[in-house]
Amino acid sequence: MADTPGPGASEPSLDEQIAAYQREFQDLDPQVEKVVSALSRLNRRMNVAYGRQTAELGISNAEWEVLKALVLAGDPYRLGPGDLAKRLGLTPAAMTHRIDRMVAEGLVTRERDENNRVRVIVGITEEGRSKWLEAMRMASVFEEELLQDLSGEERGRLGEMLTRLLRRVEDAQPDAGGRLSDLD
Amino acid sequence: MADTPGPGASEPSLDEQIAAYQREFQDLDPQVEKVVSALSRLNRRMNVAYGRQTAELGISNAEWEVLKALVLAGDPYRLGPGDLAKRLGLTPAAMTHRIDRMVAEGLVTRERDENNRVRVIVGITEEGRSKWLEAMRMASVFEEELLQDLSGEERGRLGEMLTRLLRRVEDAQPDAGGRLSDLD
DNA sequence: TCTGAAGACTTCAACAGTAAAGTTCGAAGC
DNA sequence: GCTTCGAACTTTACTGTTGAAGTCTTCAGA
Repeated sequence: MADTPGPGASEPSLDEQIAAYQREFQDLDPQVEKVVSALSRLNRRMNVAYGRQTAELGISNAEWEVLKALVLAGDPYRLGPGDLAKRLGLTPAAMTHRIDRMVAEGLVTRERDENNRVRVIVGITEEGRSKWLEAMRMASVFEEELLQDLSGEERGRLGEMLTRLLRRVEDAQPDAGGRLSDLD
Repeated sequence: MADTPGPGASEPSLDEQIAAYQREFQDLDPQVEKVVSALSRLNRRMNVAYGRQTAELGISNAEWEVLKALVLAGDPYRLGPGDLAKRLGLTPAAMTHRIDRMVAEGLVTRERDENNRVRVIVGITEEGRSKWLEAMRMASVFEEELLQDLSGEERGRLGEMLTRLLRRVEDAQPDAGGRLSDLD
C-alpha cells in the first residue's frame, strides 16, 4: 500500500520550505527567505520554551511580559496602564483586562495617582518580583543553551546584524503600535 | 513643574533595555540578551508590517498563513485540517473555525475525502491563490528592503547562524506543538 | 458481523484581545 | 467660576483561540 502523499505529514523542515518557495515563487531570493523564515520559526520555538517555563511558575508569558516591563522601568517600579500598553504593543483595553487578572493573582497592585486622579499606577508586588526573578533565571539558562554553538565573536556579529535590521524596521515604522498575529 | 519621571514614556530603545537588564539582573550576558531581545523585537515589527500588507488585500495574517501552507504543500495543494493545524502550531479546534471563515470568504474549499470519510480535505481556490501571490509579492519587496543593509556575504552568515540556533531548539523540542504568545 | 478502540474532525463553554463608545478628571478659555 | 476640550482609563460587544467533550468513521479482534 501507499504511495499516498501522506495525510500525516508534519511541519516541513526549513530547507524543504525554502525549496518549496523556489518551486512556487521564483522571484524570491533564497538567501533572504532563509533569514526571514529562520527568524520566525526561531521566535515561535522560543516562545514555546518560555511558555513552558513560565507555566511552571503558574503564570503566563503575557503576565511575565508585564512583570518585565515594570522591573525594567527602574526604581519606583511603577507604570500607568497606558504606558504599559505601549511598551507591550497592546490596546489599552487589553491592558485593563490583563491588570485585572494580575491584581486578582497578587502579582501587581493598582491604585489611583493622588496627584492626578485620572491616572492609575500599576506597581509590582513582592510575589510578582519573585516570579519575575525565577523566570529570568530559567530564561537565562535557556538562552545560554540556545546560543551555545556560537562563539563569542559570532554572538557579537549576530547581535550587531540583528540590530541593524531592527533599526531599519523601526525607522520605517516609528509608531510602536500595531496588531499582531503569529506568523510562520 | 515636573521632575516627574514622566507618564508618557514609550517603548525603551534596545540599548536602554539591555542596560536596564544589567542593572536589575547581573547574571545576564549582555551579548546574549542583545541577540534575544533583538530577535523578538524584530519579529514583532515584521508581523506588524506583514499585517498591514495583508490587510490591504482584505485578509489577515492568520489567513495568509493558511494559504502559504497550502501552496507550499505542493502539487495537489490540499491538506487536512489536522495537518494544517500542526504546521501552523494551532489546535484543531482553532483550525476548524479558521477554515469556516475562509470557506465563507471563498479563499479555500472544504470537502470530505471519499476514500476515507473521516478525513476532510482543504483546498485553495483561485481567489485564495491569487491573494497568496499578491501577498508574496508585497512580502518579498518588504523583506528585500529589510535586509538591504546587509551584504550578500553577511546575509549568508546570518542565515547560517540562525539556522544553527533553530537546529538547537528543534532538537530540544522536537514536537512542533505549543501554544504561543508574543514575547518581547 | 458485532463490538470495542482509536483517529479525525467538530462543538461548546470559557478566556484573551480588539474597537468603539463610555466615564471621569484636569486644564484652558471666557 | 462655568464650560468645553482633551487625556487616561474602563466598559461593552464582538472576534479568535483553547481545552474538553462529543460525533462519526474505520479497523482489528472475537
